[in-house]
Amino acid sequence: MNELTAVEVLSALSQETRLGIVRFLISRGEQGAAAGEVAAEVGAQGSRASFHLSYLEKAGVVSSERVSRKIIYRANLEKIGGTISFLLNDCCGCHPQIMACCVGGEHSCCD
Amino acid sequence: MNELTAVEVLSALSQETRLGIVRFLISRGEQGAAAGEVAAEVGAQGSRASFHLSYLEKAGVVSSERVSRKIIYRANLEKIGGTISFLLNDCCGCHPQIMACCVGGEHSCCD
DNA sequence: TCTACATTTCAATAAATATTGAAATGTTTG
DNA sequence: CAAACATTTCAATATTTATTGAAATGTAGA
Repeated sequence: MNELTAVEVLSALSQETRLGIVRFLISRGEQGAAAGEVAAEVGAQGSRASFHLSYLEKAGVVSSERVSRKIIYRANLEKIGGTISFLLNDCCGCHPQIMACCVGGEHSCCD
Repeated sequence: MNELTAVEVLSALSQETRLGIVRFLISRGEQGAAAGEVAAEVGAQGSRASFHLSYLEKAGVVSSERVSRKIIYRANLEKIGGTISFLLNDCCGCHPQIMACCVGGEHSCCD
């Protein structure tokens, strides 16, 4: 993961509707969700959801697979994890105060 | 940290020049850096750096303090850490594959 | 107070992003 | 093949973001 890729992913996540889509798809796990389901979940029109799903896919945050009439979208956990890793490591230099957020910090879920 | 705040921070980080500024300021620590130094570091004109520094400050990612003629900027580690924590916890539901990025994963710096 | 320094603000413009509804595309089933 | 279904693409438009150079603001020192 380089800085440019990270910027692309962060840009994809930095929009309310898209972050909502990603949260939903993560919750769905391997099963994923069809474009229409995603649209309904985030309360968006089909074309709008499609636009945001394309944006996310272009950034590698989600992947898609046609299954008969539907197109199933899934979150790309590796890409998302890789980006968080980039933020923690390359970008923030493993700064203790920032690392604290993931291990043993007030907001941690690692313990 | 709520979703809207997270989106604001992610948006601030999702731009090459701004991410460069944040990396530089994190490396500077408590000492921080003057606006002019920041501009020189990222190879930007004064007004351009000023624009991006304002954007970052509005999102709470950096703070500023006037010291005589200079204005010293510092990274707000709590905000950055809080946002990463949000991604790991609230957003990604502590998903093991994503958590792996920070503890014991291939890209980890926690070990 | 005049001048140099440090930074921001402003105006103009370009480019990217977001939204809507309609039309087009691809898929399945009767 | 025709009709229904699922999604995308397109056109039009609004908004936000990014960049540049010039002018304005604030601060310190001769």
